[in-house]
Parts: sequence; structure tokens; C-alpha cells
Amino acid sequence: MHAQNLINIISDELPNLNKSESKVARVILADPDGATKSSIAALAKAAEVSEPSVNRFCKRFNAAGFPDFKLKLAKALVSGVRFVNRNVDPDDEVSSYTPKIFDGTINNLAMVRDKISHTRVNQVVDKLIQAKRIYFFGVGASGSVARDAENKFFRFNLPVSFHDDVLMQRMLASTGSTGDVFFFISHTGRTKEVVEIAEIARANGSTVIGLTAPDSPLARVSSVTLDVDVPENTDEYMPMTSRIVHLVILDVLATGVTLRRGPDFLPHLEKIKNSLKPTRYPRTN
Amino acid sequence: MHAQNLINIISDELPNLNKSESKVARVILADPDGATKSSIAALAKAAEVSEPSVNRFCKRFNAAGFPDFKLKLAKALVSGVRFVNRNVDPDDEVSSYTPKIFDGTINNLAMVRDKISHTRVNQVVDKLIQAKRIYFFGVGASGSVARDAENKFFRFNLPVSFHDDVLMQRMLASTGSTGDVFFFISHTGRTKEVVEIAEIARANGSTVIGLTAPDSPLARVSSVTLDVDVPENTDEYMPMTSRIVHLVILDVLATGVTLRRGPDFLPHLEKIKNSLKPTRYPRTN
DNA sequence: TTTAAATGTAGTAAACTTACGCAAATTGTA
DNA sequence: TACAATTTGCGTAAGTTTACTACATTTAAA
Repeated sequence: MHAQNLINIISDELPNLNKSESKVARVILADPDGATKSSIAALAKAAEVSEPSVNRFCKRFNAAGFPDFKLKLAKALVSGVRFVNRNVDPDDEVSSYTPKIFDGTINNLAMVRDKISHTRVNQVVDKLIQAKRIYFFGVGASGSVARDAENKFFRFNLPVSFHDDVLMQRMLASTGSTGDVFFFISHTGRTKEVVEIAEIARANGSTVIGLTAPDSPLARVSSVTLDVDVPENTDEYMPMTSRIVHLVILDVLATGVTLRRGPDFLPHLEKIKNSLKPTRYPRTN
Repeated sequence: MHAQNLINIISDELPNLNKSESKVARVILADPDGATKSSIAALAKAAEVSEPSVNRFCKRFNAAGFPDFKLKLAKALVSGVRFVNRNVDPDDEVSSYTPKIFDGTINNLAMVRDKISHTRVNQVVDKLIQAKRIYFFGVGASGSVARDAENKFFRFNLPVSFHDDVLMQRMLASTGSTGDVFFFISHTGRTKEVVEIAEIARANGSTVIGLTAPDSPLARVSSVTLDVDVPENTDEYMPMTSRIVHLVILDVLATGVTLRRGPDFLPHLEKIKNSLKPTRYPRTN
């Protein structure tokens, strides 16, 4: 709940707004950049409301007035959010849906960047540093994320593995003990099988980390949860972006671990990097 | 080349300004944030010049007028902090490296969003639509991307598979024929083994798609290449973001295929979505 | 039917821009 | 060097737009 982006705040509040306020909101969200350039009269006309309604709308979002609101909106636009709520339409051309998908992803990343708890990140880095062994578990789309995590974390000279098979996961969870870290990745945090496996791991004294939705069953079982609150995707055309957010959070965690290891550890990473050189065609230029 | 920041432009121009303009400039540079909040009258008074002088100053810097100038100034204040490529320092705290990694990723996504060829995207969607069979190939970190792609594309009722084993890849490439699409994912596009396999596939009349670096050996073997030109990562602390860009491009392609299939195809996607419901704990609220 | 909330109308104050004119600086000429 | 001619810079004042406030009216809820 930190420095939230104004555009996201508006779209979050959309259902709580009354009639004319939501008319204003929709016009602004449809073209935020245009809104920063128009006068209160123009915006009021576009939204089919009176000027004071626009003014009241601005004040509702903690602006001193309309000009101040425009300023804040302009700032919000810079931090990466160009198109919000711009869903892919059935008759979109490549040139429309391509930037929409990129912007949707960027938007979610910016949101999580501002919301993620640094304390939690630190706690998870602690756990990972202290781990005797790390297991990354995910099924379906999250399986790829878990696989990527393994590929990242094996570099730390730790026994790391990933599993996308629930039976393997269950068996491993039941043999785990104190010092083992089970890292669960799940978009919904509601897959029964996964939650059960997390419970088993927890019961055996292992550390359970959940990269998942806040207040989900999985979050409740976890020792530490990294909340990812990406809006559920009802639109059939828009792809699920939580995977990508998960990947970036794992990048953050890997960086955290690297930094904790200190500069003495860098030669080791360098060695791994160099090991791949002979497999590649050298650059000619 | 560098998207110059308005504040820097003003301080660069300072010596070329005449008396009252430079008075205005100094007041603005002394407190840019304050300037965005003050009226033209207040600013004129602070700079000890007339209001039209302030107005002229604004127009000199390509603003429509004072309000427009304030908007641009506000944007400049944000962009200076955010969107620049800031590297992770060895002594960064969580609160520094976390946003840096997010911003780095966002930055790269924004870059590719603006650069990617829509024609190429369309061509690849064509090939995928026409494919008898699709193979997603990747090794190492790109293996996870390939796996994710399989998870996305199986929804289209097509024979799709992913492989991260070069021997499997080689055998499959050699048995491929016209109508088969081999989709190679590679950050560098220089892994010898991968390039060889692509050559084999190509020789057998299959379509080869490369999601890889421009002008790389893999790009040269491919029937169609989707160029991803993400700066090479020399910094040990900064994670490799090309994976993420690859994933988003695959999202774009999947969306392209869905749109081509038309609305008749949506019930099928819905069915797949619903099939997972019984595996989950229902939402209580 | 009463009360509260939501929205609009109209007037006013503030903010911004434009047109114009004087003053300073620059250039040209004797 | 002196002085006119011309340009450039700057401010005054008027005009226009913009945004805000107070109050009235409508709409919804109790």
C-alpha cells in the first residue's frame, strides 16, 4: 500500500464511485494523456457532467483541484502506465493488441513494484540464505516459473530442484524437515492439491514460502507469503500476467541472495557464465 | 538519442537566455517541484519579472503555455528518477534493489514494445495458424519459456510440444516436414547446438521461427525472426530480462492466434478454464 | 414524507494569454 | 564618435479562459 499509481487507484475505486464520478473516471481512464491536456470544461463535456462534478472528482482523489489533479495524472503516466483497462477487442489489429499486451504487463509490474513488502522480501531472502535445500513447486503455468527459479538458484551452490508433478511434490514434502525450504508458486493459491502439500511440508517443520495471492488458502499455510495481487483476468483475450510478475519477484530474490553472499561470490557466478562460452558461436564484429 | 529531460535542457540553455528569462530559469531550477505547484503570478513575482516573461519563457521551451509547461516539468521530475537504467549496487538495500529490478524489466519491455515489427508478428501468427504441428524448443533459461509456450498453445487444439533436450530436439527436427513449425527461443541466438538443429529442421522443409537476437546465426537460419534486442547484461547483479520479454511476445502471439480463430473459438477456451474449477477451493467472500 | 446525498446552475475570482508600447541594446551611417 | 534606424527585450493593461464557491434543484433513501 505504498506510492500507488493514481491511474490504478482510480480504476480500483471505479466500483465505489457514484454515477457522475464514474463517468468522469471512465473518460479519464480511456485517455489519461488527453485528460492532462484538456480543461475542466472540455472534460466535463466529454463525460457529460457539470464542471463542479469534475472538480469534486479531483478532490475525492486527494488533489487540491483540477489543475493539481492533472499534474498528478501526468506524473502517473510517466511511471510506465500508458493504457489501463484497455482490453484487447475482438477486432483489434496487430498494431493495437501488441502494445496493449505489453502495456498491460508493464502496468501490473509497476503496481506490484509499488506494493510489494520489502520486509517480506527480506524475510524470504533470509530463509533462502539459511536453507539446507530449496524446492521450487508449481503446477501448470506456475511450473514454468518454478523451472526458471531452479535455473536461477542452482548458481548459489545449494541443492535446488523444481517439481511440477504433484505426487513427487507430496513425497518430497513429507520427507522434508527443519532447514528445508519449500517454495510454492501459485497464481490463485487455491489449488487444493498444492495447499495440501504445503500443509504436509509445514507439519514436518520445513519452511514454506508462498508466492501467491494474498488471503488465499496457500497464503495462510505459508511461513512467509509474498503477496501478488494482480487483477483476475476475466477477459478471454488478455493473457495471464501473474507468471511474469512471479518471475520478476524471483529475480529480486535471487539478487537479494547474491548481494548477501557478498563480492567474494562473484567469481563463482562468473565461472558459470564462462562455462557456456564454448557452446556458442563467437561474435564476429 | 537520449530522451533529454526538460530540467537538463533548461540548465543547458541557461547561458543562452536573456536577463529575465534566466531569472525565471534560476527560480525554476532552484525548486522545480515548487514551480509545478505555483501560479504564473507567483512565479513571476519570485523571479522579479512580469507574467508575460514567464509565459515567453515557457514557449521558448516548446510548451503551449504556462500550464502545459508545468505539466512537462512535472513529468520530467518523475522520469528522472524512474526510467533510467539504474544498476544494482553492491551495497543496495531491499528498498533500492527491488524497484531497480522492476524498473529494469519495465524499461526493456517498453523498448521492445516500441521496436517490435508488427509485420513480423503477423507473419508468425500466420505460420502458427497454418501449422500442422508446433514444437517449442529452448535450452537453459529459454527452456522455461518454451515450456510456458506449450502451456499456452495447447489450448488451440493443435499438437504442440516443448523440448529442452537437445537430442530430442535434433531427432524431432530431422523427422519434421512441410507444415511443421519449429519455434526456437534463444537469448543469444549463438548456441551452436541450437543453430544446427534449426538448420536440420529448415533443410527438411519445416518452418523455422526464431525468437532471438537480431543478426544472430539463429536469426539467419530462421524462416521468420522475431528480433529481441535487449542489452547484454554485463552487471553480475542485474538479472537477465530477455526471458521476460520472450514470454510477453509469446503472449502477443497467443492473442493473435486467438483473435484469428474468431469468437466461435471462445467457448472452447472457456471449457478449458472451467475444467480447473473442481481442483480449487472456492472463494468464500 | 422527510432527510440526506448527488448533481447542476450561476456568479465570481483567479489565472493565463494577447496586444500594444516603451526602453534598451544593436547595428548602420555620416 | 555621434546619432539615427532597427531590432530585441520587457512590462502594462486589457481581454479571455479557466476553475472554484455558494446556492438551488433534483434524485435516492429512510
